Amino acid sequence: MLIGELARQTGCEVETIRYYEREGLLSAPQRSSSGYRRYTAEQLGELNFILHCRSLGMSLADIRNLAAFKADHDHDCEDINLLIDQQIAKVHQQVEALRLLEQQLLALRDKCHESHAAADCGILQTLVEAAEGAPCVCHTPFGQDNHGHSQDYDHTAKKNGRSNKDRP
Amino acid sequence: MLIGELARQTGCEVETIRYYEREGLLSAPQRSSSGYRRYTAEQLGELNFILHCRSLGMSLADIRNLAAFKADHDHDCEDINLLIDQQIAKVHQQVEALRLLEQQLLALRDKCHESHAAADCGILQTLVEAAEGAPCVCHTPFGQDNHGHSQDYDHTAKKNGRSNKDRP
DNA sequence: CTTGACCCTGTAGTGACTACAGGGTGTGCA
DNA sequence: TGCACACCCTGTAGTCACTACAGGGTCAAG
Repeated sequence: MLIGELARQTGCEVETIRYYEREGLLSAPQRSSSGYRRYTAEQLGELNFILHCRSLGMSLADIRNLAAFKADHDHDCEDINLLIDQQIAKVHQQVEALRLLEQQLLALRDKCHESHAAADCGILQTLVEAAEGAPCVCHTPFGQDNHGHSQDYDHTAKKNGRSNKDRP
Repeated sequence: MLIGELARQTGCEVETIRYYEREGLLSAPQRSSSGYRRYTAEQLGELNFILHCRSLGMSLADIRNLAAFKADHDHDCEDINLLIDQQIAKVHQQVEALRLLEQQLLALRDKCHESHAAADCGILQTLVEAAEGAPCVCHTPFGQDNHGHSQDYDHTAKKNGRSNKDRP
């Protein structure tokens, strides 16, 4: 089948499918004489595997590793277990951080019940006073020793800059 | 104070401070004759405001809006409340999605208790069979009608491609 | 004068996509 | 046969919030 049909069957964007191929995640299909990609049922399964793992929040690198483990029948599955364990731990940490964040936001939200001018808004006042060093409801009630700016919300994927990849 | 001192006092990276200035989030400071940035205490407060909001998971765009509301004393705080409400709803959704994901991963993890060769690994078998259309423990026990690939894990910030920004 | 810490601008990269430019292919209809 | 439209292709660039680096300048202490 053509890439559009594969996209329809899997719910995955055409451009994402090409991206996965470029990233070496999905095997390159045969081409027609006009250069169109022609996918087999096996490759449909391949993509479904990838999408399934994506739906479980795994990174592309992890999925690549899993696929390698799958291809190597003699590989001990200890590594697979470890990979899933690490993913579970990561997600668990995210759940905890987000639940804390939710509580913090609700506490902040509670500072303003009615419509005011911005100058009188409890939310804004809290944020401004916190910026000036005052304690705030979004952070104080949880017994933290510091304001915890850098620990409160662990952004999902802290982006690093350049690697040495393809370095001249 | 110089940018390095500001970074030390706030726990924010020098490069991130410059980035916030470039993005128009933080006001540009005065410069010394050598071109070094010189920050005031007021700008320290400005940055703390930004960091505080970041710690609450707000996007830079939202923080920009909040700062604009703050500067406009006559602005009704209804928009501020709405912004915080939207943030609460977003975080809540993320919590729910991640909790579901955690359960899914635990169910999958439960398919393999001992060390096997990869060919016999319950986790891998589950993933492979799911890719072939079979029901799986990570998705089935929650009564979902479909495999839910595109809804299971809502990635934090789905990146869109090009906007028309700076379009010639 | 040298050294090391710090400063600057501009550019490029991270991860997982997503959009677009510019061009080619295939099919159905007038 | 020509046209219109849907689809295909490659290559490039952008999203978001950073993060890293190249190449060069400044400052202070030894």
